[in-house]
Amino acid sequence: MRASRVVMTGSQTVTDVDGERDATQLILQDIQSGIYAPGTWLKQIDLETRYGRGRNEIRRALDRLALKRVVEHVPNRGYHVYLSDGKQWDDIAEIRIMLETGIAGKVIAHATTADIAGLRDLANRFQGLLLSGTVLELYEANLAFHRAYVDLAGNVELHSVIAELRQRTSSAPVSQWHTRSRIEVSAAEHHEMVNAIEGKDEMRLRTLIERHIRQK
Amino acid sequence: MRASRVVMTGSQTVTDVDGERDATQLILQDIQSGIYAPGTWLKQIDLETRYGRGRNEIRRALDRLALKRVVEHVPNRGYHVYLSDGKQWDDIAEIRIMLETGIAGKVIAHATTADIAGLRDLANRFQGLLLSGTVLELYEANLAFHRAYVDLAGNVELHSVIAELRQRTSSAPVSQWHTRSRIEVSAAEHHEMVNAIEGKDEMRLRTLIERHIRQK
DNA sequence: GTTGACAAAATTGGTACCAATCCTATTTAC
DNA sequence: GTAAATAGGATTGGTACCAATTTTGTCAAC
Repeated sequence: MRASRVVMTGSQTVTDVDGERDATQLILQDIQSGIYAPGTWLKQIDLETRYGRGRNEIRRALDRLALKRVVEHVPNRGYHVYLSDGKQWDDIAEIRIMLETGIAGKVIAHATTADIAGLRDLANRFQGLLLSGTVLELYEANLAFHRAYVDLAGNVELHSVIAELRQRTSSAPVSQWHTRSRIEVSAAEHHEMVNAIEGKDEMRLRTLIERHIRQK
Repeated sequence: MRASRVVMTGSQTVTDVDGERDATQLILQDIQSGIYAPGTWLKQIDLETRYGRGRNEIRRALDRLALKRVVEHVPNRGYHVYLSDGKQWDDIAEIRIMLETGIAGKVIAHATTADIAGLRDLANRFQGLLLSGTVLELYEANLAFHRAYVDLAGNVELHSVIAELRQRTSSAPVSQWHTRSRIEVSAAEHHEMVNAIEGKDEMRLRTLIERHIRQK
């Protein structure tokens, strides 16, 4: 019998006290790590043995990922990793720009000195991983920075919306930063964003965010 | 044996040729119709008999709705309709404003005369249902208008994002328009929005959308 | 009269099994 | 030699069953 269980509904993480993670998260992580390339068929038996879970949990996980558009479901054929085209990436980037620039004013108004210090820490952490960290660690650090930024708007729903959008581009971690120089630019942009918040320069912050997400 | 089956993955509608709808949609519709009030426990056996579906499909539907935050899942207790508080409604409205005002420029740039005529038709349809239609019909007509507007931005991802946001406020159809005068104002605002698009007045369109969504 | 404990019923959630469907390899006909 | 047909194997997806947990109803004690 389990002592207790922490279950957060919605699109958030589902974990329990043993440190075991939900099969959905495990499969998602493996897809985002590039272990399952886009187009690969995800056979239920393989997943069953790989993650040591029952058939039922695997089925539920695949159904959830299909809902999140991470995998695609073909009746009587199975589930395969979604092949994201260029337009999808652009569309999602555009939505993220609308949302993250949209809250710029609120963030600047609400941000305390402690909040700004927290953001700077996360920006430094990303920069620190630039040399030693793996791609996945960098991805997580970048995610943490953006999450902290979005949190400053005080909109709890926005959090899950953006998290979901990020998950739709499954191969994001692999394709996003293929060159070291691009990662260095990202790290620098993080610091510039913090500076803009500190200086209460909303227009500059908006410009920075748009360039940062669009990455060009 | 079935002749053919139309399956659209993701958060969109799942229907087949017989007109039978997915259990997820049926339950969602009943929640939005107010048949299942917020806080009500959704017992699997009841749903099983009501919709004439197997236990498995009901479980999958409830899991999906829990992921969409329409219902909440409590382990070993079951699923109950989510109680949306005031802040959640405000947060979602804010996100919708950011997105629907964010695409205003693109919509004005891309809209042809045919597109504008289509929008006006939908605005008229909403107005026509004002006297004779049920609350659910009005809800659907309003949805159709906003969907058509969003489509003009040419962002296919945005479509599903907004659809998902709308579903999160489960009791929306009931609580949104309790007074007839409010519905009349909404109908008038639809026409004003079309006029703003036709006149290529972006700032006016943005102001209208914000007021229309916030409803105050 | 109220509170607590205990038993019974109901509900959830997981596991196992089996049918329907699809892919693959071998065989056969041309 | 090539292409179609067929048999075999593998995979998905639904159904039924059963154990674990919770709630409800009853009874006794204070």
